[in-house]
Amino acid sequence: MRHLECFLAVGEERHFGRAAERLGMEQPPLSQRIRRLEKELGAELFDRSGGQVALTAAGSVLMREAPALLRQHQRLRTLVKRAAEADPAEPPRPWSSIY
Amino acid sequence: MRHLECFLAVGEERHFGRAAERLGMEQPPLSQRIRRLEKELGAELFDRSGGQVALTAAGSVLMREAPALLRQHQRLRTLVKRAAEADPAEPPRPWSSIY
DNA sequence: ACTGATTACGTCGCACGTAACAATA
DNA sequence: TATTGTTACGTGCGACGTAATCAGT
Repeated sequence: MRHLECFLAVGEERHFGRAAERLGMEQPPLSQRIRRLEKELGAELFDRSGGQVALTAAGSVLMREAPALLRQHQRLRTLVKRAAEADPAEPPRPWSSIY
Repeated sequence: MRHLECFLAVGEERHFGRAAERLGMEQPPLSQRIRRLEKELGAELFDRSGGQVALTAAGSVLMREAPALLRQHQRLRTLVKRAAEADPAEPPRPWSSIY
């Protein structure tokens, strides 16, 4: 999930340096994350040749589809948090059902 | 993401042992994962008191919402994989644009 | 006492930052 | 040579399995 945010930053900036700054991290970890994501997905996402950071076909698909997944993820977090606040799990009160 | 699969297994089985077996792992790591997930979400998901594994309100919400997220995640992986296979990133051929 | 969940502990892999390197303009 | 991306390396946290412990029936 974090990988996707990093990927989106790079895909939008088309620049590892600016993306890393935007994400509050350094370039090397970012580069590694992207590589891992590519390996995990089994697909090259960026074409780094030619001094350019260009999207591959797979990268374009991911750029188009990733935001929806991130939004849904955020939505889920919000719903769960809300439910937990509305019905806070009662702290253990072993006596409550007796008295 | 993996956390959600673990959570769903426990939520469906309502039993850490069977869930762990289904997931191909041991109970202790599973228990830890669930605890981490709960801490990360800031919400109790299960009520382990009474020798029962019962869903809390937040847990119920997650049981209802998680499958959609997992499906979308799987869909994304499929789309990316397909795009990568349809347009395999060309291996570096520095001479191709010359000859 | 037995079944089931958690905590304790050692190990491995991932993620980060800093530093050194390679490649492109 | 300056800029940009990657590899190298050491450190810390997360995840796993095995073993020991706690809780409920």
